[in-house]
Amino acid sequence: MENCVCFNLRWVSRAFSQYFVSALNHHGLLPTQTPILAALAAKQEASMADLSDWLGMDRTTLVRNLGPLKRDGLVRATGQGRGNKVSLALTPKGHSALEKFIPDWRVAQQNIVKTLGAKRWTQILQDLERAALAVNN
Amino acid sequence: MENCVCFNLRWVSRAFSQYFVSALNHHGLLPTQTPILAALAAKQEASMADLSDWLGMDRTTLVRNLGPLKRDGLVRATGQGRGNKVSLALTPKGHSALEKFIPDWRVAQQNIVKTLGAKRWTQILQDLERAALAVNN
DNA sequence: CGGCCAATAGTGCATATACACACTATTGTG
DNA sequence: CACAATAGTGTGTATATGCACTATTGGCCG
Repeated sequence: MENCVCFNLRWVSRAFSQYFVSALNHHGLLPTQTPILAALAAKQEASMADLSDWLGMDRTTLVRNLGPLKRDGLVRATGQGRGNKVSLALTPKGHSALEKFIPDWRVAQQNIVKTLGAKRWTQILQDLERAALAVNN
Repeated sequence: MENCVCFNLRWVSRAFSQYFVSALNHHGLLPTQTPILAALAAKQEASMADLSDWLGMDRTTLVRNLGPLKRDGLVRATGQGRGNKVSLALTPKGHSALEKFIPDWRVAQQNIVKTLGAKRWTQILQDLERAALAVNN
C-alpha cells in the first residue's frame, strides 16, 4: 500500500502546506485563508455558496474558515437576503494584507516550481485536476 | 494565484480523500488510519516517534489519530520504556480489519490510477515526493 | 391568504493537523 | 548519589474538514 494515491497526495499536501506556512508565517495568513482573500479580490463579492463552489471546499468549512478572517477584520459579511443570504467582500485591511502577501507568495511558489520546472508543474497540476474530477463525478 | 501549488495540491488531496472515504466507507477506516495499520503490519512493532517518522506525520498528530484505533481495539500500545516509551502493534482484530480492507482499497486505487495510467501516476508521485523533500530540507 | 418548498446560512459532532509546553523516565557526570 | 541532559510521550490551543441537522426567508401555488 506504499503507492496509495490518497496517502501519498495527503503527505505531499501536508509537506507543501508546512513549507508555505513557514515561509509566509510573518503575514499571519494560513493556506486556507489566502485563497479566500484572493477569490474575493477577483470576484469583488460573493455569497457563501458561490465562494465555496469556486474554491472547491465544503460550504460549512468555508463558514468556519471565514471566522478568523472576519474576527481580524479582513473580510466583511453583510446582508439579509433570501434565507439570510450574506454578501462577502474584502475590507480595505483585507486588500492591503493580500497585496503585502502576494510578492512573498510569489517567491515561495517559485522556490517550489523551480524544483521540477514550470512546465512540469503545469502538467502535473492539470493531470491531477483531471483525475480528481473524473473520479468525483 | 490560481496556479498556487499549495492551494491546488490541498484541493486535490481533499478530492481524493473524499473519493476514498466514500468508496471504502463500509470498512469504517479513514484515510489517516489505514496507513497506520499498514505500517504496523509491515514493521511488526514501533514506537510513537518511529511510526510518525515513517508516515511523515507530526508525532502529536499520530498520538491523536491512534485514539480511535486503540478505542476500537485495532492497535495496542504497551510498555514503560525510557521516558514512557510505548510499543505499538496491531491486534488480531487490527490484522483482520486490514486484510478485509486491502482488496477494496486495490479496486479504489485502480479506479484512480486508470484515469491517468499507471506509469504517469508513478512519475507524478515520484516528482511530487522529490519536490516536497527538496523544499523541506 | 396560507402553507409548502427550495434556497441559503449556521451548528453539533467527530476527526485531522501542528506548535508550544508539560510530564516522565533513563543516562551521563561530578 | 544529586543533578543536568536527553529521549519519549501526552495535553492545551487554534485551525481545518465534512456530514447531519437546524433555522430562516422568500416565492409559488392551491
